[in-house]
Amino acid sequence: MANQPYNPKEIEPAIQQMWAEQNAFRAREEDPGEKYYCMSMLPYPSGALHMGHVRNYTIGDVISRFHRMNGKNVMQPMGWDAFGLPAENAAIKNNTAPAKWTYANIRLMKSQFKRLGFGYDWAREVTTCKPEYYRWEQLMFTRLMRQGLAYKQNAEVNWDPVDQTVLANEQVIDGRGWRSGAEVVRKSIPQWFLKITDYADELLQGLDRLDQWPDAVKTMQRNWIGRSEGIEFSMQHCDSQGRVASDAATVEVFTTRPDTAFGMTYAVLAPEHPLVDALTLPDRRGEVADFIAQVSKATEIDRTAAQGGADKRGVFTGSYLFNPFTASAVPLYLADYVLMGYGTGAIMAVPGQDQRDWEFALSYDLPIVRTVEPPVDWEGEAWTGEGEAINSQWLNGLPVDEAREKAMLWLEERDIGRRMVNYRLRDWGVSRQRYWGCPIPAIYCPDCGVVPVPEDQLPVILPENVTFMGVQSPIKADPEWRKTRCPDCGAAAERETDTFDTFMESSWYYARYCCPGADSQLDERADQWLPMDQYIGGIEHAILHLMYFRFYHKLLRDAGMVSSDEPAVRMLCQGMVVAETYYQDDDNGRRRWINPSEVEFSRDSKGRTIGATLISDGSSVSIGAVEKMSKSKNNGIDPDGLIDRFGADTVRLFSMFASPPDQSLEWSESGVEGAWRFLRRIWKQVAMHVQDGPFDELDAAGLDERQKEIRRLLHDTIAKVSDDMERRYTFNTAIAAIMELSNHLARFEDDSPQGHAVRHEALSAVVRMLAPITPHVCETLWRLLGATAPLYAGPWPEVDESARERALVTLVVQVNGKLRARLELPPAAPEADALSAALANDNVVRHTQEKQIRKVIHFLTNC
RNA sequence: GCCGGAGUGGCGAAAUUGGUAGACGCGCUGGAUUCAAAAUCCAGUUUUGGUAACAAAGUGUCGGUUCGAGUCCGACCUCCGGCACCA
Repeated sequence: MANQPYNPKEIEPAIQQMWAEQNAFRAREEDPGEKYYCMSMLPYPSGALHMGHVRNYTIGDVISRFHRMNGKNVMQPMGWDAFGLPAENAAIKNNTAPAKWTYANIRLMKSQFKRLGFGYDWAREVTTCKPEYYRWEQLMFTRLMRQGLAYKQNAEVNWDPVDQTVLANEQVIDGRGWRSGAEVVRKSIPQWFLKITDYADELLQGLDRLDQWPDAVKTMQRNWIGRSEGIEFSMQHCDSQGRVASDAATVEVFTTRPDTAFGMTYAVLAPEHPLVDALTLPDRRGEVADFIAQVSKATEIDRTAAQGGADKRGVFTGSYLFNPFTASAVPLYLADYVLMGYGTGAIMAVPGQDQRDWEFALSYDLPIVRTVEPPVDWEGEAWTGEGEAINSQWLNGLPVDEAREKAMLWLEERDIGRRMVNYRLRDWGVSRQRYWGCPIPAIYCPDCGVVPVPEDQLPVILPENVTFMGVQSPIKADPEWRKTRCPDCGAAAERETDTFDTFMESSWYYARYCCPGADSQLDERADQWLPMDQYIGGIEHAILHLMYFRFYHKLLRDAGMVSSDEPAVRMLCQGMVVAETYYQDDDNGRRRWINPSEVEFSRDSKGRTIGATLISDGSSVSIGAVEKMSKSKNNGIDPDGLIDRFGADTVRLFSMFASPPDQSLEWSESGVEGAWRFLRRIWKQVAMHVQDGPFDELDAAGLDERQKEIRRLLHDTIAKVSDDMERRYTFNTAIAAIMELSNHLARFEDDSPQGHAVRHEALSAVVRMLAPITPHVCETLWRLLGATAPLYAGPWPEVDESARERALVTLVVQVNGKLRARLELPPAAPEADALSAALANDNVVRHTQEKQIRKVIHFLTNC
């Protein structure tokens, strides 16, 4: 093999077969070594792998392989997030069943994973659409129902009146159904929720302890949870003169700024507020009803899109509320900018201190009173910053903090206010009115109401062999499927035909990986592996999935199934894979996007791109922006085609080399070729070295200077690469350091026995350091270097600290911060010697003459 | 609007704790090899001046702290991402 050229097509399948035969990536609970659980987010089986997958899973595989080589008991599992809408769409389009389409995709993608050489423990594979998986999710849900952590409530959905189905937000285009083109209406239907808000505080505080999670993710989650401390207080219905009747209705309002209450000039109810009817005067009913109709027609998106503008809309109810601070009446409005879902759905409006109230007050000609003194040069509208209280009687002169506290105490003493923490976070709606999902295990009995499906009747199985009639869910369309008996009274009853949000399945699969075949949701093996040491996935999941799975982990903990508080110790969010876009505009002004593989470039003598042409006919091509690889921009690259041309190792190497994992990776055809060249050079270096025959034992003490220099570089490199792989995750700089070492080795033309021994030590380390990234070629070269055991289990090269000692170090001399000289000195040289050597340097003399040396500063840098 | 992150050669990037800016790769230029090309190898490649040694400038803009700033501080510009009437 040593005299053959590098041929990945031959070696990659052979090495993959060797791993399979040796069960190389099987994780066993009883294996020695500290456990290391490394996991990448499971894919949705949408068809074929794209470059984003390749990048994501290469990162996970590199980290897993690094730790395995370092003696850890590594578990790296893989599975399929197999339920979801695309399967239904494909089924309708191709007239097939979603299950069939899904399983075919899984087969294809699994073969691609194997081709890429990912070291998964397939014995732990999870497929979320199989009853053996989702049955446990159903069981857990029935328990949560009994505990009140799962409940049913009306909520709004996008309803397509033609297709008679619910649409996801992304299926609503310009207010119309994506298939039917019908105008989508908002409809309130009963849906299941999980009480994630019960865990809001714990989810928020837990973030402080996740010190190995990206700050961006933690910040997004904090904002999403949106904790705010304030006070809820009662305002009584009164007449326009402030007279309160003995049986007056009471409106609760929530505010974080009770200190501004003296500036309240009106109050607002959300249009959906339950007291709207009671508090609307008869002569205002018509206008109020019109307003509510107008608001309810608008979708959620329309309603929120209005923000920032002055088009906040509302209507006067004719009623007044009593402001306890000023002891006077304020008019009560309905307005679209107050949301029923937050706080109490009612607010006190202070236009002087709140921009939204300011805009509304202007539109409806309501008075504005400032209660915090704005800065002298303030030219804006509502002032929301710090300042002294004004126009506020007994609060005047106090800063915001003190005024707020005093106002709260005042409300509490009078027993009209209660301190309150509100969250932006809402309970998690888990109902989907779709077919291809896990059936929600509930039964509706005319007498007993909602009843959880008893444990001995689980799982509720989703039929897989179905045909679609239009877009409606086959289990909703089937009059028989839903028929059942009430588990409590035995009467005829109906099943829930809604299915779970697919985020339910992805919220606990990481724990199920630990317990393949368990006859319960989890067993004692879960705690042996959890929490995960490393989780890897896209930043697009920063909020939803990464919040839900933290929540679900706490549910599992509180059900006694795991003992940790958080599912993942360290989180890595990889960046997007992007590529330049290319297009041609035709005569009708239509833009045709051209794949990068069809384009070639001309460059000027400095290497700047000056033009692009189509390879096929030489016509001129325009260069567009660098964007995420997508079908619509036709800038995607097919991983399979690349593996055919270069092999999996080159694809893996380039995706790790082009940028650090958390940044976006810009695709570059010539960059891939560079990676390919590097692997061929390494192959050649090892092959030529091996052809020189056996080598002498290394005598580290007896080496000449040049040999010592190579060994120093080698052990510096091992130290750097180890750190880059374990702590920093900067695989790009790890690869750069290995390339640098390889470049030096190429210039190290020492044929002596000790030169040969030094080269052998270095090449053996190079092959091992690259092994996590390009495992196939490294296994092969490792064997070529004389090893008999495979490389996947290590050993990782060790740093010989004594080899890193230097006879001379470079002393950098700066004069007034500018580099003026480099001196070679022994590291132990006394300071005085170093100073006099520096002062004797011609260049230093030139820049210090006619000047007085005022200060000498010593500083250390690495190397 | 609010909250994050980023801006460094022709390009992707590196510089880990305030201490040699541009490692490594791509591209480009020149050369070797070749009948020729591909492949490979060698040298050069921030800008300006200089054969060179070297000098000056240089990390989005303007200012500051420091012996010394890509890195810290202040103001601003641009781009990317998230949230978007949350009281």
